[in-house]
Amino acid sequence: MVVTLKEVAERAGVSRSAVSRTFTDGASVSDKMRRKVEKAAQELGYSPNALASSLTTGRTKLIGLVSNNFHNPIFLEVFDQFTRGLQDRGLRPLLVNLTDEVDPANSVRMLRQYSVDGVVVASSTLPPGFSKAFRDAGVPVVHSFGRSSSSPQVHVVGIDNVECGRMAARELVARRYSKVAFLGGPEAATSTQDRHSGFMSELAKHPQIEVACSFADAYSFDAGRREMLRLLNCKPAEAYFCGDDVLSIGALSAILDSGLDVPGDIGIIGLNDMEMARWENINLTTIHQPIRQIVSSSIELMVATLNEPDRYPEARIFPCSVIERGTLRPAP
Amino acid sequence: MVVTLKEVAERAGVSRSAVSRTFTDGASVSDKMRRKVEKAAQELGYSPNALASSLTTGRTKLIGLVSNNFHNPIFLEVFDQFTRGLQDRGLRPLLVNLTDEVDPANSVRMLRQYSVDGVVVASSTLPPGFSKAFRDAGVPVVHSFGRSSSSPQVHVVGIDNVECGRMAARELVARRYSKVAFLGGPEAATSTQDRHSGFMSELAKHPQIEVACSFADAYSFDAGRREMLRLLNCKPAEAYFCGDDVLSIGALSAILDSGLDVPGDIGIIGLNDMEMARWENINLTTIHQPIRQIVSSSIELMVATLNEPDRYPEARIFPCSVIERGTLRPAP
DNA sequence: ATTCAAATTGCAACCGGTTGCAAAAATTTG
DNA sequence: CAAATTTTTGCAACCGGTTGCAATTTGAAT
Repeated sequence: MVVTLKEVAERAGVSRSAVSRTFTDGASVSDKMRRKVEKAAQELGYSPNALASSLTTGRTKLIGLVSNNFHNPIFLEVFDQFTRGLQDRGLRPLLVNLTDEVDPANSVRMLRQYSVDGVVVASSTLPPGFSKAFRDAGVPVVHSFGRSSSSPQVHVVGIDNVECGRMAARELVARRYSKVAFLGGPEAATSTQDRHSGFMSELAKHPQIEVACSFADAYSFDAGRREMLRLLNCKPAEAYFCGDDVLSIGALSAILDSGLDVPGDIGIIGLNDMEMARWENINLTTIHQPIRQIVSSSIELMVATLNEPDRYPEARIFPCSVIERGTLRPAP
Repeated sequence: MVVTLKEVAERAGVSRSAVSRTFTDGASVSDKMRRKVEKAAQELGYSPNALASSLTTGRTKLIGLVSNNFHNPIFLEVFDQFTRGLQDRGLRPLLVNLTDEVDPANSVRMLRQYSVDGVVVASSTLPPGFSKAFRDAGVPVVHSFGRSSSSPQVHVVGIDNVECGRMAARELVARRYSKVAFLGGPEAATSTQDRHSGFMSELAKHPQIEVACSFADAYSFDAGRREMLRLLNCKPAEAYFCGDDVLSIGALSAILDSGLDVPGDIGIIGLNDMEMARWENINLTTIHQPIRQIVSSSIELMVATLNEPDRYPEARIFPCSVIERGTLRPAP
């Protein structure tokens, strides 16, 4: 059924090496030979087996695309960008779903079995141990949306979550809220921790402002709604910095259902600027995370690392900015 | 860096075949041998190269997961289900993004290069030519969310879109709407066509009801909103059947922005029952499409077809049902 | 026309595994 | 205990390609 190099060689009346060479660029083949081979290949419908060639070249062009985040719509955009960007460079994403996976060793084994050329970890919640494990296995790694660091252990591309926390805090301060709170995602996620610490550190400069915080158990609508409903039962703050847009939207839904007004009674600022945030029936004020830039930079960094495996680890941090919409009251 | 079978054989003092056999189940190995080999493998951190073995076995355990739908949040759930389901069966999804791709031949070539064992097409908008092209290339194919048919050319798993159209129509009829319309997705998609024809055929039984229809150019929020804004400028219908939830939400946003009330002034019924549809600030009445069942059935069918490549093509159709929420007025 | 360097080609070994076959070892049977 | 079976093991060829090396061809220079 499937045509092999040998058959093409026979039909063209040349050696197998000749056929191989016409299909690997940079190899030495005369024009005459190339034409002969291409004709035969055409007639037979031949296309080289990438996996077989990987045996000798050591390159599969397979990239593990690892994530544990299949419930935040923003990741659909992330996957879209990654798959297209990788395809455009002749690389193939092998999708790995790490939801519920706790042992990096399993993932390492799996990715080794398929001898991926590199691994992109696309997650802000996967413990750093996973990236490290891939690196230790000798596989080039880029952690997208990972924790920014001044001494990164692996390549990291993303945002400065601490700074985002500060930015959100400054925004609330500027609008003269006197009682604010952080509604974070899973407490174990580095992104949550960093956003939290930035938020707190900025507010520490304003001791007259009352601060509270709590955590939803996932970056999801339901978790955000549930947590906000709980908060509304006690004494809610005047404004919340939610650790993620999807949390914000859940919180928003809880507030509106309680008959309160946004931003009249309670203000909300999110983070990510997902597509939905600008939908007119949501209209969320949020901090924009430059997804496309992060993804395309991650891909560039991966490609560079494939060509230079011992490349020194670096962190690439992209700036975020506040997108003002309708869920915070205006500054005076 | 990477440990091979030969090294394990040497360390264990046995032949390469012995090592190979301990790692392929069903092969003949004594307990003593197995222990010796496993010890050596353990010490060296060996795990077999799936790609190399695929050369002789003809099986890569790679499944092409092909889609062109990276803008409808429902597909994030679809990808989640597929990746987990495939992983659980020891299969690996190779993600292929066919956005903007028009020539099936390219995709076929690509999937052949990586010798995937099978292809799952997950899309309701990809032209049937793609599935056919994969089949003609001799690759087992399952088209999930494809067009249901009484004489399927390839395996199809999904819903009966014509029946869904009828169901939506019956729902509107029961609620005594006298002027209704279909707001479909891309006109070229078979899913749009079928939903449309079902809708029209049912309404043909009620000649006193006025019917209109129009099409958005994508299954997306923006397209739905844009089209509904246009419709509001003319003389809108009393109730709309939108070809998809995300379209419905876009339409909803346009209606609310125009100061009209839902369901007071205009009713909406969607299709899919995506997670967001039940969010309290959306609360969309819609037709539930059983995603999980479709995905898991697709995977089962794929696995079965891998074991029996000449399996006769079949269509697996799952029933849908109306989920009543808040965007249609109650029946009298 | 010769000489010499450069470009092209084929041979054969190799990548990391699997597997049919026959030899060797273990087990059962008489 | 020997013979007959069954199980286990290793050899060697093969899967579909790539690549170093030497032989051959081509082309330029003399």
